[in-house]
Amino acid sequence: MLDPKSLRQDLDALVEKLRWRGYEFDVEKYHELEHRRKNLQEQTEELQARRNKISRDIGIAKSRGDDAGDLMHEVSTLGDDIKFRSSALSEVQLELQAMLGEIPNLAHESVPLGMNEEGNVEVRHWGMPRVSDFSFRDHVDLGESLGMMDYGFAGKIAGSRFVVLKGVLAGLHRALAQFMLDTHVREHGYSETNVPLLVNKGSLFGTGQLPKFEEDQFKTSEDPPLYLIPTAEVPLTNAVAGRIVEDAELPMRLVAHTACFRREAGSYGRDTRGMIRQHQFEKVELVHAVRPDESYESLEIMTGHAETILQKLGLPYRIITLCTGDMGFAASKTYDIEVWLPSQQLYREISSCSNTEDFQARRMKARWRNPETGKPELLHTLNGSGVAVGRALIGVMENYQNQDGSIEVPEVLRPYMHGLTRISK
RNA sequence: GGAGAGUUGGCAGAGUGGUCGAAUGCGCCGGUUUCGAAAACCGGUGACUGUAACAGGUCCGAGGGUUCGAAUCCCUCACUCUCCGCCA
Repeated sequence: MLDPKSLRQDLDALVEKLRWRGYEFDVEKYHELEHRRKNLQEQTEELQARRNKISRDIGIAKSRGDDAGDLMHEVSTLGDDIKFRSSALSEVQLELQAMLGEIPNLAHESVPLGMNEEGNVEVRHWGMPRVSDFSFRDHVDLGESLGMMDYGFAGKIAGSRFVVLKGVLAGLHRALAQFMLDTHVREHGYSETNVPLLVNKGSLFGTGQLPKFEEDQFKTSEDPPLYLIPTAEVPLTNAVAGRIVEDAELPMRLVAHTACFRREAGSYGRDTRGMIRQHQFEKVELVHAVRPDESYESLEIMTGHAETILQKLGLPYRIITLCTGDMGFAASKTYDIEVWLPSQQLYREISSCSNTEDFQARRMKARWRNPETGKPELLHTLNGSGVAVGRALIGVMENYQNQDGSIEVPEVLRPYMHGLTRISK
């Protein structure tokens, strides 16, 4: 959520910035609501002030034993008026809130302008795409011929966009998650956190998935109204919701390995083959809650933590800065990390690290006590994948494949696989 | 699922209709003291909104109601805890 004050100041500049985010702000509607809000608020507060004063006088008169009949008569006429105006006021305020809740975050000044993914800019890359004299097979081909990846099984019990992993390939998947979690906890100083996979509306509003992206979520039931998490960003970031965090607790760095659930409502034709885009996938998620002046430094650090995983796995990747038009709703700045997939001869997203500045913090009322002022101020939150487990599995399978369809186990994963060095039939 | 207790400021915890936005303690900030620190003592210290600054308004889990006036009374809901039942 944007600062309501920023709308009252330089609205034109704001509208222009939002346009670069692909969002058209309804200026007319806003002005109309804001005008009504102001009037109603002034009127309501003035009436309340009168009521409060007279009521206090009544109390004083009564405690002295004086007759308060006149005062009581005077104030009795105010009640209905106050009730009427204040309910009108809260209606307008709700409308304004709803409007505000649907506005995406503003981009940081360092973010390239662009309307779609073509505006994204590569920052750096690591590792050399492998060359070989045989043609690379994709993960589906490899997995199925090993007899360890079963889409028929998954389709039968659940439907499309699911997969069943079997045998040591399932073990490799588990090893990847373990390895990532261990690295972040032991080497990067994160607090391991095990969280609910079902969350309430408030949590999804806090991180920005609701109300705008309801159709992307799996809602489980009406009573209680719970949603499957689309990412552990939701439960982890909400750790600071409604809190005033002491300075000493910052920076807060949390990591969780969870399943994630997405409807993929708007992506019917895309990535239908294999486990690139699934309704359920696993991810190791990183979340930072930091002092506002440290958030951009934190974004670099977090991205570095995700990169470390790929470097240790020996997977070539590149990092791009998303342009204004390609960023997610809550982000001020996002780096995507893309892993090299030899079968497709291109880089595919495996991690996305974002600084949301105070956008989520304002939605969830997450503050810290600034020791310089002694006052509570909104803190900054960041989230990033460190990294997507399923896509890392694809990366390993494709990059470590041999001509005979077997797969080398990356060095760092062997301790998690009882020393296994190669996956073959 | 059944029975009971609770939800108040950063934290703990008083407050059961009228100068209560709220005692007290802890914490925090400032001062005295000290070579310095601790202890002790003194003073300050909720949030949001609003204003040039005052003023004003809102907030005692959430939402309704009663009343001239609600943290306090009534209703609904949410959450937490204890006991019983069931259960991985």
